Amino acid sequence: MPELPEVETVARQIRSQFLNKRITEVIAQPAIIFRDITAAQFASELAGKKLDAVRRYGKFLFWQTGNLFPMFHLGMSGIFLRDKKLSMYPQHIHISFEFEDGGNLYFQDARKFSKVYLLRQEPDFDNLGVDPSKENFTLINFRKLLNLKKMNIKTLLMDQKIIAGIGNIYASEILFGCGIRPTRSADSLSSKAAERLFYEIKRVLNAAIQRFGTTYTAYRTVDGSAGTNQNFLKVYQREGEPCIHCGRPIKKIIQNSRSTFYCPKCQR
DNA sequence: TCTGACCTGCGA
DNA sequence: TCGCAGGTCAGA
Repeated sequence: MPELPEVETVARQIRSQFLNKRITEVIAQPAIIFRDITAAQFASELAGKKLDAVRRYGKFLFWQTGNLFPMFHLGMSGIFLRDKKLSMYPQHIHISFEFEDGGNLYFQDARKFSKVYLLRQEPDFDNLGVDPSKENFTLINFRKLLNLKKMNIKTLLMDQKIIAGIGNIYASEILFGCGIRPTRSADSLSSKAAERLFYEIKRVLNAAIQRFGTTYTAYRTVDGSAGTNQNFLKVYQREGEPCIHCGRPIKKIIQNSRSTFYCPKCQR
């Protein structure tokens, strides 16, 4: 599921529905998604703990349960569902959490690209770049960061060590929104273009959060419903369709083995 | 820096 | 049947 708006949506929903509730039972199926811990250990250590906090950094979701910090990266298709019956792929449910009030939360991932950790201390995310929803994502810092990088701007936006949270859909949408061609070198952007990009990152991500994320394939909210941001995408998966501004067909190229969509006239 | 591998499901 | 999909990572 995975970009910042989807993970933020999930964090908010888990927080509103399960915060401060005790986890009475955890059932975890052995799967490659568990990192540095077995499924059985994960389940036994979390049973009986209270969900004290639900937070997000970049694409990582992490909880605080007493002195333990379960952390999840949702990969391409990891989703949390509060009701198993809503699941399209019940065979791929890897973890079941039962809470004291009888509510259930399930973690499911058909493709098994997700990663699940159980940390002994709060994660610091020192290895990740700035999260664009946090206070330290400032225009001054962003300009400095661009000036240092010769890589193309789309690759930079998606590099989690530089900016944490942007993935393939939002990278294309952000660059379209501020009229910057995805192949441009980051250090070639004018001060003004950098400023447009900075504010467009915030605008696109915030709008997507308000719409509960983008459901393109697997992603669902915790209630099992689709997000709605896919109805507002301007370029992603719209190859050949007319640009909403100039009418020219949207172009698709491959960058770093990932699809990029842009308007050749509006984005320079 | 680039490519392939990791997985499964879906649509052309 | 094949190619592609909101992501990462190791290895060339």
